[in-house]
Amino acid sequence: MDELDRRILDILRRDARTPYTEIADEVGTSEGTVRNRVERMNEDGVIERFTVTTRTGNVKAMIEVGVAVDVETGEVSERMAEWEEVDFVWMVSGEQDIVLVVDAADTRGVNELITQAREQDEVVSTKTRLILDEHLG
Amino acid sequence: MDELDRRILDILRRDARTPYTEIADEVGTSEGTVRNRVERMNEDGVIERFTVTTRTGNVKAMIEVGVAVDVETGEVSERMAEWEEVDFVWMVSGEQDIVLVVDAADTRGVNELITQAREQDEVVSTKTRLILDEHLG
DNA sequence: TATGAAAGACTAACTAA
DNA sequence: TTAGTTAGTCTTTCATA
Repeated sequence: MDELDRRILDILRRDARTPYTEIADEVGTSEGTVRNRVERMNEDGVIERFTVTTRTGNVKAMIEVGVAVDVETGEVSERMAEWEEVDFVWMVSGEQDIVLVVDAADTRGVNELITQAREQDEVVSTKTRLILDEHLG
Repeated sequence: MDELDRRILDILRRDARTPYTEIADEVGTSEGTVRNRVERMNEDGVIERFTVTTRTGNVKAMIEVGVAVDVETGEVSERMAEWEEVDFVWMVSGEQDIVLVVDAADTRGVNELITQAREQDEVVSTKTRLILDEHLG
């Protein structure tokens, strides 16, 4: 992981379909070098996977969830990650313990997820924020 | 968005570099159809972007940023989205106005981002939470 | 790093619903 | 008129030197 790797990664993060030849031009090296480095990062697990991000639903929100003190958050959050319309589940430090990032079809969908969260035995509080707009880094 | 689109998306989510010909075989259609549909989903914004997920940084965090009342959050957040190590910038409802989701090499990296945020003229407060663990939905 | 073969993607003309 | 197919061409990737 040197500066060159990082620059290649930055380009791939913005568009993972950028041809090796174009990346090579941009960072000032050869196509082969770029290819070898991407392959190596892939094998080493630096690159987890090539994927697409989708915007299926239209209402995004963060649902912050507090759980009882005697509860294992890992188990609860794994369960929540399986719910439809949930993009990420994060275990976080701070007032709340778990944050769900959700992408629902409408506000009713968000509301159903909040309800679903509150119905869990382990959950003692929720706090929701709508995501009004998003910029990708 | 029909069943075929969804099946194509599922394959791309798992590996965005799967050739169109291979996707076509798997879903039982022609290469051209797959390509047309991916292009259409791309234009329609169903597919936001082709990207890589990395395991480089190991310290993820949410930096919640409050800005002055007379400030246009869109402009500030667009600027922040360009910063290194910033994955998403969300404009949100609630106490704070902007949330940065960051993926830094270490806690020092997170701290530098917090400092950078606080140095902006428009920023009046920040509040940071470390993301301790993550599950993908 | 340079080159050529192989694989994949793109163009455009065509067909069917 | 729109979605799908296919053949030919161009681009990218990959192995070899």
